[in-house]
Amino acid sequence: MRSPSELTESFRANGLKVTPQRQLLFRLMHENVCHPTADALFAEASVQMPGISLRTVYQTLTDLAAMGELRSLDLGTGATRFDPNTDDHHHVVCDRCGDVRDVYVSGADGLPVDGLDGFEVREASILFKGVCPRCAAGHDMASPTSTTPNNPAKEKLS
Amino acid sequence: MRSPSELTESFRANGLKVTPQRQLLFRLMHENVCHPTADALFAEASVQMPGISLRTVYQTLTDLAAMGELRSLDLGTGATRFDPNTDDHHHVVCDRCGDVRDVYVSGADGLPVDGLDGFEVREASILFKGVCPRCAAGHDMASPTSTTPNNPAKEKLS
DNA sequence: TTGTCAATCTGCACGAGTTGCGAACGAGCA
DNA sequence: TGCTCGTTCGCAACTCGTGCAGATTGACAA
Repeated sequence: MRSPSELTESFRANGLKVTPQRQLLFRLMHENVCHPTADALFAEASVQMPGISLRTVYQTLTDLAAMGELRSLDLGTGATRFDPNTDDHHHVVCDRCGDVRDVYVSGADGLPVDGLDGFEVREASILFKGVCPRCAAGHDMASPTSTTPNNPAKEKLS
Repeated sequence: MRSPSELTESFRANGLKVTPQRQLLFRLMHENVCHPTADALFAEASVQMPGISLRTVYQTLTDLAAMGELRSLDLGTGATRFDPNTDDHHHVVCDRCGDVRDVYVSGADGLPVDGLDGFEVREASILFKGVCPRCAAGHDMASPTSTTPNNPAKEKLS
């Protein structure tokens, strides 16, 4: 997503008002790299602006997503997550702590897909699930030498 | 998933009781090919067994998923869907009607994935989103000749 | 600077989906 | 048949997200 000042300009240009609540959320999302939920962002925002409403956080995130400034993600972790990274990328989520990271899969274009018969595909997303290094080190000590079975740069897909 | 009689044996072998409710759900899921939600299955079940509880449907589906007899899917359509097909496959979902179909992607193994650094991947799923042929024909008449822009067998991934 | 007005914020209520709990029921076994 | 413990059922509660209405306030013109 673009910088807070660029977003401010963009909002004004679109006839939207720039409120302190929105500016705070612009900043928080712009600095953010961990795919927060609306609730997590609300908690962060509340520290800097006590009294801000969760409703406002939802509203602003929805607006930003509609403008294409961020992506809303349903990764099956319960709540929708918001990603300021609008590049063409995919995600890996930790089954234990819910941590989410961006991953980049190259060469996926043009793979043969069977069963689409007639479906007009507009979007394809790849979701990896597994255990993050921190959780693997902290809890899964059964196989400490095999937490990364494959070359990270050549991880097996599916 | 396996046949109702095989599931019955399997449940008994695992010390689980085989109730009429479970047998009904075994049958309904075994016949099913359309990834029903718990609520949809509850509706089907209620026809054949009025009085069955939604709670029981959830419980049985959860049990079957835990036993690996079916997969629970969060496709971002609101409710969890249950898939009796436990083959290695992926899904395409219609943005408009929510219809879900199985698709098979070959050659995805071994694609280079960047950014996993240390993540122990246990599962990778590909989700295609788009418009099904029926919705494309019924509502999206703007481009009637382009409902299938690419060769279905060579659909672009991402 | 002041006034106006519509957009925005807030708090609350509500709906969908799902799960926890406890009492009643019933499958399986001796 | 009778016992036992897993299962079912109904309800309450919970989470996530959205609709609504009144209060507030940003943006702009006078």
